[in-house]
Amino acid sequence: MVAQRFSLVGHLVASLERCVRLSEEDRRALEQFRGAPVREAPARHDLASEAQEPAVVRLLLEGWACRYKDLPDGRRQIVGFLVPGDFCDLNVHVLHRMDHSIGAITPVRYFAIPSDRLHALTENHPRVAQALLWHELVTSSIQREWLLNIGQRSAIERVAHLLVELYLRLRAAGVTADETCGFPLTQIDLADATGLTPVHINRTLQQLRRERLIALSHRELTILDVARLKQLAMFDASYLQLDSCD
Amino acid sequence: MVAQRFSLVGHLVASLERCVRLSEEDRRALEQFRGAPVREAPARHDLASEAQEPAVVRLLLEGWACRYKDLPDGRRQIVGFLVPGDFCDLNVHVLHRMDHSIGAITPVRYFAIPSDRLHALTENHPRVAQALLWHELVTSSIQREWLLNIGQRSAIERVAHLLVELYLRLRAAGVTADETCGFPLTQIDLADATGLTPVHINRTLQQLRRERLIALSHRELTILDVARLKQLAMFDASYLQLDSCD
DNA sequence: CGTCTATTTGAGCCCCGTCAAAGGCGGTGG
DNA sequence: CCACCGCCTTTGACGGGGCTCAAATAGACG
Repeated sequence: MVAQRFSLVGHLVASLERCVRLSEEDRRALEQFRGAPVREAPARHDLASEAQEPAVVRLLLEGWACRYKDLPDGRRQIVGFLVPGDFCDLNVHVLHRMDHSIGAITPVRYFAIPSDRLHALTENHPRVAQALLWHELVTSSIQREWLLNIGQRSAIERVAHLLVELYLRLRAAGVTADETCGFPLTQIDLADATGLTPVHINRTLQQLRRERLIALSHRELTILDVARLKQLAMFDASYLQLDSCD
Repeated sequence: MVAQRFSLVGHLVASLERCVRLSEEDRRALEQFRGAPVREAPARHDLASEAQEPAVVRLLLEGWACRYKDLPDGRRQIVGFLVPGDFCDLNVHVLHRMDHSIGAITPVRYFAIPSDRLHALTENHPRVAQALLWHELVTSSIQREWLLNIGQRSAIERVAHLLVELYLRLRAAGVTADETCGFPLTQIDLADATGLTPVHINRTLQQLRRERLIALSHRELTILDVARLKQLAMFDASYLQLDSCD
């Protein structure tokens, strides 16, 4: 039990250290979050962030979630996916309005860190603040690439690009085996993320299968030819900042 | 001359105070940037940010610019517009790679603040740090709305939404008169920003004119019916965070 | 007044959306 | 173990919103 709690802070440290190396003292300070709870949410439910007791910063431990925005008439756009190791709501202390929702794709487990205490800690631990800012900036960079993706690429390029991005992020999170990874998104999710219709997503996936670029079934994705898929998508990984540590 | 320099720091303070009120001491510390230069760039030129001598944070003083990303084959997506009072490159110190370019739409004048000194200042002035973070988060929020816009809205809704956003931002920047504002974007710019073709932008603008929602000619835009235009675009201004000061 | 760029217009077509129905797959309960 | 149910995936036919190609017109600037 204690061991498990300890490993949760370990998750936190690991996520923060994706960009900066923390000092021993930073790590000791983060130990105060040992007692923070691990929460769960079922698939397809919102991680309601509004009007919730003391605001928390969530660190996703298991499962997939997404950020999304709705239009009054029901149209929905997924504006980002969240995989294990990603933070939600880093902005909750600065921006008062939540401009989007966060929904669980699969059942999720997340570490709920009181955001006031986390932000208080950053006052004396600038490297922690920088790590949190870095995560926010990477999210922003991914959003820009999505704008390019949805605005300019064709359907097949768009889907290919999204699949490569998710595969690389999952690989960085350490949850892939060879070129295969769990892939819980439905074709409806892919449609909402790419601005296409589910029907057209279906035909596009079949085209990618026919060309032996991917295998996707039973919630499992295999990239059969990374190089060709990247080429088709005109994929340039630099926006993911996957190796930018200093 | 000195008076002019002083007013430049005034611009900086004003932009920072769009979200938090700075202390007298914060303002005094910002006085160190009095000597920072005002730079100019001609229309349609990049504000090249890479490989440039000491990195700077730019505060746009006059003119319009845009963030954009290119595809190898020449397709271009504008991922955001910058109007007077906006910062460019706040992330330059955290993310080492620049994942996008910044181009001047009109001739621009900007205040070039040495980013190392600005970031050093934030160590002792958390409210300045928070103000910079706030600007970055608003940019991110706008990007999410653009994803919704491009991914889900029809051509006419998309253009209407963009026009309302720009009008409101310009009004907040204090550069509108009644419902009219200078509007230097070409139809090609609008196309690159919305993911449509210039030809279709043209037809869409004509439709908006025909319905007496806007007047647009000679680089001047008038919103003839804000309420109906917002309704058409399903516009909800909260993502702009225009009145969120604490 | 000439040149260059931006805007406008027209005709044709294609990518992707829409509508509808069938088929597969996992879960649940009898 | 099977039957049923709900959701997801797949397939087909058709239609349309927006793209392409091409050319004419209008403004801006020297």
